[in-house]
Amino acid sequence: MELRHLRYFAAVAQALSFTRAAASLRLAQPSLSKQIRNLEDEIGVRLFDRDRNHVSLTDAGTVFFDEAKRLLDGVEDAVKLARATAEGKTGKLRIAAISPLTLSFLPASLVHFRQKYPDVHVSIFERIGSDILAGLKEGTIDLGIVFHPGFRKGRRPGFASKRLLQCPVVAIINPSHPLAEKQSLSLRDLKNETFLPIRFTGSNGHRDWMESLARSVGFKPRFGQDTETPDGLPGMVAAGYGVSLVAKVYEWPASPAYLFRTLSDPDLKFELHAVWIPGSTSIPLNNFLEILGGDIHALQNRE
Amino acid sequence: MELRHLRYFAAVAQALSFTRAAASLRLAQPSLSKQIRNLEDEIGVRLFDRDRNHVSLTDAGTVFFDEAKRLLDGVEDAVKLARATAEGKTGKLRIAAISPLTLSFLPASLVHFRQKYPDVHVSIFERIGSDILAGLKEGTIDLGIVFHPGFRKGRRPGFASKRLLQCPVVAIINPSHPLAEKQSLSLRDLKNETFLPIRFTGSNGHRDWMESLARSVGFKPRFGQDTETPDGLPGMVAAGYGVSLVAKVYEWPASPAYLFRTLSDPDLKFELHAVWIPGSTSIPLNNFLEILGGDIHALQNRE
DNA sequence: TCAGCGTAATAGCCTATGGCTATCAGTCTC
DNA sequence: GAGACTGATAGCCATAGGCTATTACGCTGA
Repeated sequence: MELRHLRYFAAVAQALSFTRAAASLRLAQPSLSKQIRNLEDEIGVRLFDRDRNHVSLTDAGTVFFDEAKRLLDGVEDAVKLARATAEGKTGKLRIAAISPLTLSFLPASLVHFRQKYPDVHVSIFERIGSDILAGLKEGTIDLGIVFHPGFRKGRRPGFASKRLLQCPVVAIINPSHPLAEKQSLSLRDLKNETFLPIRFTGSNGHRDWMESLARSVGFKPRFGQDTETPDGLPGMVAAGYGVSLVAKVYEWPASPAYLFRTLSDPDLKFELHAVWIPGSTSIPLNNFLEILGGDIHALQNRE
Repeated sequence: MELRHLRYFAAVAQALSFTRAAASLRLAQPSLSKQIRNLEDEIGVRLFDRDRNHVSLTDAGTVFFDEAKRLLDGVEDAVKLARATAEGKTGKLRIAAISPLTLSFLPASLVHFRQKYPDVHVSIFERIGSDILAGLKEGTIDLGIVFHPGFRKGRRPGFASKRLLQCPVVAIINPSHPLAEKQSLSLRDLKNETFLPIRFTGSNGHRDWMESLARSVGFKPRFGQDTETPDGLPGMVAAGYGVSLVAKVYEWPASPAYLFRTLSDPDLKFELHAVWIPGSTSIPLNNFLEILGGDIHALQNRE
């Protein structure tokens, strides 16, 4: 059996006439009769009652007509779906970020993407850095957002990346703290301080980031109370619980209750990178990267 | 596009190899390659990534594979359904009875039918006699159960019928009623009595039947209170509300509280007929009639 | 490193079959 | 009863689906 049989059958069942159905199919009537007969022979069921001058569906023909219509529609839908998927108009895009906070740099691109590809299902996960790279490799993630890709220096093969953002790191300190007097502040100067992490939606991203920064200049930081929301952080500092580090782009409005000091360490930068597998066949990913490329200039201006 | 394309595509997607898929399809590999290429050209979408030595599905191919499997299964199901319908193993049988009570003669046949054709959906309606005949004509009913088909004498054309049952009519009367003394009771003797109809599930069938019996011997009966269930009737008679008529097969167990008297009118019979359109193409109907034919002897023995 | 196997693609032939025209055999209508 | 419908039948033709032979390229292993 072929779709042709279903198409022809449906046309006859619709028109209840071989002649008219043949005309609508742009087919000669005998060809149609033959195909219908072949179909009936193959499934072993009479689908039409044809008394010399009139055609009607048998019971079996009636149920088969319903099925045939559904199947023919299904074929059309399948083709449409495949085409939409090929154009990236449908499908899925799985983004994993090292911290929900870093997503604050993506909304513009996500909005652009959603406007252009409204039927692509975008899901966002939070993972630690190594899990993101592993997820990319095993194909469970399409795009990762990480602080400093491990391959920055060694250019780890098998990944592609694009720097979304680079900006200085600033410390938030209490104005009454002795360090507030210092003109130039380096990270090592904070070596004996208590660091306050943001624990946004349960993520340890901020804490891990501060720890890796501290380790890069040779000390292991002591951590204090965490805050649930980013906006709680200045208050904690003002209350004297400790200091904290954030990217300069996160700076809160100035206030007498806390101070921002850009750290003087020359190599200390907050960086945000998009990572993916180069040559990935995911069309939504490639479409997203294209949009991201256009948006990056705007992001860079926030440095 | 033809089903062939879907079948071939599914085979390749399954095997992820043109060679093996071709083997499983008992087809030469180049033929398969050509068909897949035709399919891709027609829908305008690359379904496979083939680097020289390995085959994998594209995103579009993956979604199309899902659809293709569903469609191919659907085709099989459609054929099975059509075959089952043609054999009467599925489909529907719509029975309309003049009163729910009359169905008490059908259960045996219905049970036999259900055992043999468990997937046929049997629906039972209640209609007045003329509506049953009209329903049969317009094809909304497959089989009718009526008291005395209007065509009994004239042999109304366009209908076929079979007598399911013929039995005497009995009156239920109160033992203290003067008529209880009479040796032989005819329907006309009850001309001035109050008749108690059963109004089972809201049906007027019993009342209509008594009225037509009375009219056939020349009087218009007066009706009294109705009872909701058949079993309420003897109690009503015992309480002196009136008399009633039932088929002899309905006789309740004997009791000092009420009397059964077979009416002496020679032509007065309770009859139950099955009616249908001869030559109907409904396979379930024909199967049911066949079963009914076998069961009728058992029914006749109840006269 | 290169031979050998295994992959899919290409080229070109052949025939099975889907489609055609011409015709027939009935029905219904006027 | 003539004519205009209907669908079925017969038989021809050409498209295209299938075949074999071959090519082009990777991977594997001695």
